[in-house]
Amino acid sequence: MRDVAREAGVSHMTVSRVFAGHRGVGAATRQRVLAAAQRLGYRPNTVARSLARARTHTLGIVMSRHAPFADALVGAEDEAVDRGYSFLYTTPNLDPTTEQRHIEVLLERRVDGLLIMASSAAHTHDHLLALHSNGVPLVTINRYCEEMGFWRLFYDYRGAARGVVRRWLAQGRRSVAFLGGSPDHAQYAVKERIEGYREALREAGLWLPELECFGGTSPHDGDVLVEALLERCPHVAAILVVNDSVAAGALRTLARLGRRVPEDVAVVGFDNTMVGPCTAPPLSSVRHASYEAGRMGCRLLIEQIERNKQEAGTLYLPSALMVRHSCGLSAGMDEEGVLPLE
Amino acid sequence: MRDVAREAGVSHMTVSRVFAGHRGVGAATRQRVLAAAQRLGYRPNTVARSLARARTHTLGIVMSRHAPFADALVGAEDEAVDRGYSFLYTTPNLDPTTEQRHIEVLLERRVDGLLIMASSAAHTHDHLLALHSNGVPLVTINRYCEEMGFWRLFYDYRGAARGVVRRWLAQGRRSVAFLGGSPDHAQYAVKERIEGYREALREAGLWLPELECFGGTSPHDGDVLVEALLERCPHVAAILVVNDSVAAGALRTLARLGRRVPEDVAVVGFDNTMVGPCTAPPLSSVRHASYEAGRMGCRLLIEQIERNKQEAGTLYLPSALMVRHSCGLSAGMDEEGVLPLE
DNA sequence: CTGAAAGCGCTAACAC
DNA sequence: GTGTTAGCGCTTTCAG
Repeated sequence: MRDVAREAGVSHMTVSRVFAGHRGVGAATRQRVLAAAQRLGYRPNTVARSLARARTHTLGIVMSRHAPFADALVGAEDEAVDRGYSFLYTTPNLDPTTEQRHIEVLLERRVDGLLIMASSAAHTHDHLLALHSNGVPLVTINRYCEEMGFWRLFYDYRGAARGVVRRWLAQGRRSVAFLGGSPDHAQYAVKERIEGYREALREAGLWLPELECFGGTSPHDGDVLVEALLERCPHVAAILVVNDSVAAGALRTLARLGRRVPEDVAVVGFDNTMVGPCTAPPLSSVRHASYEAGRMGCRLLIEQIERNKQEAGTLYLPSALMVRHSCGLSAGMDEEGVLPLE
Repeated sequence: MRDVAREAGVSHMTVSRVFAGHRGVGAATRQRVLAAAQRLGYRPNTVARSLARARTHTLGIVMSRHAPFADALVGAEDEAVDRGYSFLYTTPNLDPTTEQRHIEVLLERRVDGLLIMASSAAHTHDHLLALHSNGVPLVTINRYCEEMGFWRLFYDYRGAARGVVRRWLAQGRRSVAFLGGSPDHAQYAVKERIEGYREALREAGLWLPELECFGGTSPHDGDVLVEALLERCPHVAAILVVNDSVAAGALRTLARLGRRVPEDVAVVGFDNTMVGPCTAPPLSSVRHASYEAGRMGCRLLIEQIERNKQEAGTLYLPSALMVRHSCGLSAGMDEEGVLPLE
């Protein structure tokens, strides 16, 4: 910087002002500085700036090593870049100790805030509370912890499940089953899907234990479970499945057993993965607002950092149904086959 | 830090040495310092350290927004953490201008080196050469550029395709087709797969133009293409498919047309996505060494930074076949169904 | 609109 | 073993 100053015949302060975007530098001077910088191949040193300003314009992003967050990450980055932030990225394994250590590293690097995208597995949250109490700006996405004073965003798994089931019921499919997962599954995401399913059936007075067919989360589990389900409930009219993999297994077995989808039985999966278009018939699936979640989470975090906002709350981001052939639903969807839920 | 020094009754230098892990501090003093730090909730400031040392221990990681790199990212992080590095993460869109701007940001933040995980789409590479000439340590993964003096890692798409086809030929399947993609597809990955396929057929003298059935990359393309293929070559004995999605489409259409897989015709896809276990029959797929690529890329980068190594080269990381039911291959696989290729 | 002085929190180099 | 001094490259504050 001093070199640039000398080259341009000004003091280093003027150079500083030019690169900090401060107005209050003559246009001519500014040009000379820029030219000199260009000639010297000068690149401002963000590290020094961070030290002087005690603000790094860096966000720490902590993400579980779980695929469904890929889009959220992209959303977060888009927002961060727009606002002039970068981020330090880390994917600890899920045990709390590791997570804490990784966060510690981020704090030593003086990130301005933390965006935590958790898998929904069980966690300890005490250290998050501690961070928040210490004034570290913090936003979580899909972290199933209590309201503790920072923003929490969630995918609305429960509302989505409820929405799909309600639509089937409205269509006259009265026998709606749930396939895969289990109410005591470690992933809260799974529990929420089951809860939403139950709510919709109960409010219609149609809930029956034999309609719930719990088990694993793999395609092969889908094969096995759906066969068991058909034995118990031969007239099942629709099946909400815990995820796309299990749904794919169910579909192939339904085909083998001669059931027509969606005429005899409708099927919907979760997470709108690449499996959807691959099945026969193509599988409808619940798509979460992941990109938006990342983007919004990042935005709330930055606002908190910059305006020192203290307010916080909880946001449920609405999911939608990606309609393909398997669900037998189509009323209300847009040209791209997206059907809003709830 | 000065507070800690005062609290412990030593100079700030001693504190510095303790936290820098320098030996040459009395055990007793060290304890006092650590205790004082604990009491004060002191956390070393990496930003200041970076400024003083002119080394940030931060790597810039530039990744295309393409799924197949998720594992590579995890691998890179594992290596980075083991070596005491963090990383600044950025996913530019693919146009060269954006990429350059994102890299510029990383450089202003004084990353010690750059790990570039590219999608295999066409790129301009001039700016990479410029960076390398300016002494920026640099490693690329799947970036299809010339050898220009830095380490390049690649998934061995070509060798994998060749390997699968050779095995089929050895098994007596003489009519082996390729489905999907196209030799002039923007993604070099696609071209390489086709090249490998051709090499294996040509070396056996069995290459025939009608066996190549190019087109898109979606499941529906698979439906259409495989039907066309069967018309042209009713006796095709095996099909290498450009990716899992197209393969899934092909499988469902083969079933509809009454072909038995793998008895009549064997099928293999690429990328070992979650689609594999979902099809009927389950789809065998080529799995790339993505975790290893990330890990190794990161390692080479750090070595270059720390030992200032100048040597560089090109590494092709061997892929493997994840054997499921569709490929009709099993000789040589391990207990987990992994069959090394080449 | 521009410049001079002081300092962000740490480390390197040398002295004790 | 430990302390002293100077400085990393920038910004903030205040003076002109």
